[in-house]
Amino acid sequence: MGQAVTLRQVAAHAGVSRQTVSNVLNAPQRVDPVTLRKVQAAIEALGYQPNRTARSLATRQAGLIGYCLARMPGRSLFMDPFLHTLTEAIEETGRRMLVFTAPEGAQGIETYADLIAQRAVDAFILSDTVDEDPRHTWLASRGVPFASFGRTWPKQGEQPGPWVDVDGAGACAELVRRLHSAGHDQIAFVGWCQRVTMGAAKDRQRGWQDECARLGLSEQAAYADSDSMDGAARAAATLLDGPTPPTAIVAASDLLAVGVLGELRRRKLRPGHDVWVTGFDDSVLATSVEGGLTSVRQPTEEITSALVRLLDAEHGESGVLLAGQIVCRSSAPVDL
Amino acid sequence: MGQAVTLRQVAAHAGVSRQTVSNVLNAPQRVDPVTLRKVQAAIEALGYQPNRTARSLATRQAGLIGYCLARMPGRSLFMDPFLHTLTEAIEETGRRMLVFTAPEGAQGIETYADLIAQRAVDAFILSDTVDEDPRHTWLASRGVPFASFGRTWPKQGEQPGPWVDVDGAGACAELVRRLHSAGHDQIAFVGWCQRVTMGAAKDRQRGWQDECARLGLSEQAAYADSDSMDGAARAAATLLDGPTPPTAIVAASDLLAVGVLGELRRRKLRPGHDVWVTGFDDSVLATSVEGGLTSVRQPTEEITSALVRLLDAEHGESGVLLAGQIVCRSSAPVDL
DNA sequence: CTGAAAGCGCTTACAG
DNA sequence: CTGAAAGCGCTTACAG
Repeated sequence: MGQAVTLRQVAAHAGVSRQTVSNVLNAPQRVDPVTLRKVQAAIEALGYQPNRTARSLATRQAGLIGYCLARMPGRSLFMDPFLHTLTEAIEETGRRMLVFTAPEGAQGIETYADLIAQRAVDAFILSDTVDEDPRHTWLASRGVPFASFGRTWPKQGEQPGPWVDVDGAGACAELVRRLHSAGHDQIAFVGWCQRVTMGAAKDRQRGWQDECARLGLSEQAAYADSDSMDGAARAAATLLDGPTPPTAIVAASDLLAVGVLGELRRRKLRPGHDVWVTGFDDSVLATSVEGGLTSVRQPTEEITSALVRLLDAEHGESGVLLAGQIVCRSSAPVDL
Repeated sequence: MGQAVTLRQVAAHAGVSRQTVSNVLNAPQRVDPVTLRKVQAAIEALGYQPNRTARSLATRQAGLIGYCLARMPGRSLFMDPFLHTLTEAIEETGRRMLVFTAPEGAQGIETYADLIAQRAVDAFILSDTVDEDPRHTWLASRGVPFASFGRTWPKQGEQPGPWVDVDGAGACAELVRRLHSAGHDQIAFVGWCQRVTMGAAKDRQRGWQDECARLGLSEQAAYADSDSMDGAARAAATLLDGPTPPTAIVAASDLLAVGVLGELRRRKLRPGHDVWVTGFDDSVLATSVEGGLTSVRQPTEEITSALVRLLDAEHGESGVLLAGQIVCRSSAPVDL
């Protein structure tokens, strides 16, 4: 891999001390312009890049942000692009992303603790947040910097630390309002199986439910027995076979919505005509199905930039709630 | 975040020198059992964990493997779980994963170069390999350790470095054989749009094509104009509207296959009866569609463990070709 | 088996 | 503005 150029060699090449080279790198404003150019020329000539490890040891900053990869195949379509965007946002601040795996739940805390104890990361970005997530309270109690995508919905008290979230409840309520305006009064919900403790799951359902209640509509919900299209199709079948079949179905994710669409097709019901269907995430699936799936876009760029901002904020902002954007397609033409 | 315990404190606590503590950590066999226990007790009592940065500086090993995140939304369903499994495999060797983003193509090389120059990573895992991938040749020429998921298909010469791949050609050929045995003689292919330079794309198509040629079958292929279900549906429509409509369609991915299924349904053609359809990846989509999609499972665990093995191999093994496993479901009951 | 010494490649006050 | 000194927290030959 070749021998790396060190700061010492740059100093020798430029005929200055090592500290001056360091200053050129870290505090160029306080070095004489002539010296500056001379050193920069040496850096250029030798192709010098500072050794990050040595810098980290001296500054006591790993320059790395930890992010735990969850195992949720059904969320891949959203999480994979999210991770890409998040990584870019972190890189823009001159740091890098360390990804790791951990056991689910409270056991996983140990992995976070180790990473901090070893000084392998400076802070964490949390996602796949669950209700009363133990990670948040633990990290907050130790003073470990972090920012969470997703709220923890504590039974009492406030969110334990900085968070960014998309207003799933608000978006689903808006969908209900628009569907109602379009003449629907049987607006059902298809959600994840009850094992899913993801905070966003309940949030989305609550938005649908509260708005139905406010409008005096019936509240029928069914749950996919697995996080799959097929599970959603069965849930939709249950609803459609009921005494008051829905004319619109709000699904908690695109994958579930596509499952619902499949069930409609099987019954020769036309999406966007006989039954309107909406999804969530605006993933590749939403543009993939025939005519397109009306969905809620999560503003990934805004989410990730807010996360990075909160990571560095000194007790300023503590929570950022972003609106989901309803993207209309033919499965539910609610833009009319 | 609290002050970290250092090796120095452990030494003081145990009443030994710092080097002895270091030996307990890195070469326990050559320290007296009594001393060993004494030091271990001190480590335990203080909850000591070595500072990774300091260790890295001393050993000249970052302990980090670099992995570039590609932006390919259509591949999320496969890549997201793959990354999780890969990360676990890396962690089992005591190292961690650093993920990063880079421009596509030759421009991206600079990012790899920087990472190495800064000693931020020790090696790379490459994926999303394209034909004649410039990364491989560059890394190999610099002696940077890496292992590639996917071959680069050089026009001449050998693979530039250690690789692991799934035999896409072999799996597709096997699909054709089985479809032919089941009585099909119009076996078409639906592939990605031609912009996709992913090596695996051509590999899969070649397997289908060569086997069709060998069996004396016609070779009709159509391409999704975008990496989406909808694009695949249009490709399938072209084939089905042709003079000799296929009775079986081999698709290059699950997403494309699901698009094909949609087109069949639109035409009231029954998958697995009127037209047989196969996918690739055995992703969540394959089990998600009604009746299930016959697909080719990529052995993720074997792939990642081979990658990690090759990373550390001293010019031993240089290539690992793994078979894809055909998973039969009702869209193409080729197990009969 | 154990410890004093040097060093990994930087940065950070602090003199000059 | 520039440089000599100390230090970040480890590991690695090398004496003893």
